[in-house]
Amino acid sequence: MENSTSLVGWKRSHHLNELNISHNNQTVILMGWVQNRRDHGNLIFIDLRDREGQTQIVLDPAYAEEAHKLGEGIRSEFVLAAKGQVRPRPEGMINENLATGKIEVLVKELKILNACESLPFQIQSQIEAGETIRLKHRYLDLRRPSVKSNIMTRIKFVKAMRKALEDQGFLDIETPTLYKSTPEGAREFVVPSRINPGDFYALPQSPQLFKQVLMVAGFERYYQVVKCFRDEDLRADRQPEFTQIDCEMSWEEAEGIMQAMESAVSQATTELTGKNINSPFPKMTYSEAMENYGCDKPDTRFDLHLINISKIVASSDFKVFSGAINTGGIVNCIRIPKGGQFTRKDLDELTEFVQLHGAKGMAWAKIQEGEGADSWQSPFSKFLLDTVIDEINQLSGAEPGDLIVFGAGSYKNTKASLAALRLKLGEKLNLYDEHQLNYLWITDFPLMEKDERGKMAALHHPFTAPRPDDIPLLETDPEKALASAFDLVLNGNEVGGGSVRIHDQELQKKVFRAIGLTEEEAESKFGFLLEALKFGAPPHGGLAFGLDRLIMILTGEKSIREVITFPKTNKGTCLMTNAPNKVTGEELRDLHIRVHKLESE
RNA sequence: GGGGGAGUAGUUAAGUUGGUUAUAACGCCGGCCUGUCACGCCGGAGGCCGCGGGUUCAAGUCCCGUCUCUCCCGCCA
Repeated sequence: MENSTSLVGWKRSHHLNELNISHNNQTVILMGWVQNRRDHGNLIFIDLRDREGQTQIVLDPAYAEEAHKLGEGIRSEFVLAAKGQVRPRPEGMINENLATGKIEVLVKELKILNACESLPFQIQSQIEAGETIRLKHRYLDLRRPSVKSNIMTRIKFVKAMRKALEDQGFLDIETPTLYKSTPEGAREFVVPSRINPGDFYALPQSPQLFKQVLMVAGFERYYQVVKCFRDEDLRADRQPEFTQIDCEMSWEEAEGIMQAMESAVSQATTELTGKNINSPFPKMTYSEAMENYGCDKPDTRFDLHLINISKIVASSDFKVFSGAINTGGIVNCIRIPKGGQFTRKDLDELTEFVQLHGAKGMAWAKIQEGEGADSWQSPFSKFLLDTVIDEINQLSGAEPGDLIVFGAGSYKNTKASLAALRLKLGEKLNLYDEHQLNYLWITDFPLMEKDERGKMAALHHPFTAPRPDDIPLLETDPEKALASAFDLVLNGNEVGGGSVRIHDQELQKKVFRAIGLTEEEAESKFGFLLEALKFGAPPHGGLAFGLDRLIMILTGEKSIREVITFPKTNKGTCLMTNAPNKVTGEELRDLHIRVHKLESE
């Protein structure tokens, strides 16, 4: 038998998850990788794996001598084609863990289509190699069933989303990737223009303005599964290029947009997980979320609310509290049921943790039987009146055995640190079901906020419409104006952001003015939008889903790198291709670019 | 830009107070084995202890620097 590595006339008949007892006696041709080889001296068993599954093939020298001879040289991840006959496994030899475990294929003819060197790591779900080596050999990593299944989940979800959106009349329309630089918000990736010396394109942070223009163009409903780019530092849930399912629709107010989006994402989630999810999704206003959870993306799978006690302790003798309030800050606390058992070490750890998130410290009180100061075992109970302590106990619902922790300071730091603490406690105390999926809408965001330099900036983006009632505030008290904006939150992660857009040119100009853009700046950055709005722009709005994060949560992964085929490292490099890299002087000359010599060179 | 963790065989890890030839599992190589399925049994090879410097009679271990991976803060309209 000639053992060519090409297929010459061989055609695969089945995937490796397909065969069962009903195929008994059929002659089949299988192709795949060697997951495992068990050589019994005479009989050789090979687990052959393809993208769908695994099937055991048997090499028996008594049946096919040549195939068996070839089998002796076969190693892990060799690529094989096997022609043979399906037969039931002998009594007691059934593998219940395998879809094809009731049968095996007795090989008549075998082809080694390719060999494989000894592997840098084993192709098994349960063996976790380091990330460096995994990313360097991502093609091997992707062979591992666990990683492959994440990618398959992603494909399935996107397919379901496309169907749900197209059923609602959304059209898949492409927008440019070479876009215009509009420095505002996230740092952009820029691309030099060879034909226009000194000019640059930017890669889009989102196709926001193009999709709005598509509404002006009359497409009415648009969607796109689209790459977006932000040149910011990476995180477990942030990559410099990421994918959005980007949607925009005309003739709808906030409610209609949310309904359409919720319907799509709940359908897709249900189809993917087979679980009944909590649609209609609950809604919570931004201010409620901040008040009770300290952040705009609360994980509602567990309680542990933040409790505002600013008023109660404003005039107390405890300087940490009264001082915070006198300087315009707040005092919040969290009641931790059964938290009284925390040791000094636990409390120190929690204190250190809140300090990482901007808090100055963490006050605490263990609750015991009694009233007033007697009910608290706490380093600072002596500074508080009995009535104050009773009031805090009552407001928080604290019972003996509980712990109350306190944060005091600026609004921002206190909320942020207690929000982080809340999440940590939720995890530490096992307060929620990991597999639960809690979608939640956050609504009524502020339209704009002051940044650290006191400059007004759009919270969402500057094309977000204010709530109609709040338009007059733009000129008097813009910080108070609320936006027709809404975020979709899943288990404490922002997985979508949307809004009604401004379709009125004058209103758009007003908003640009309110965030401090001069007419000239507005014109040079967004002139084309203002222009388009003059020509019959319909009311419209939309939302973009963060696909990577959604899939991360739906697969239960801790990092979006696990659901992206070729992710970048924390330094934005690709370990497989070694991007980014230097370009030649000639290329730079063509692009009219000179690179400063770095000191290290 | 800042803080934490990690880097030892192909891989994952152990390595005590600084002290003989740096361990183990899996993988790899060779041999045996007709019913295994993470097969089994016997044998073997495999090390720039990330890199550079320092302290010391002696460094995987201590100190300084540096690189890479990772988590977080800042940043992410």
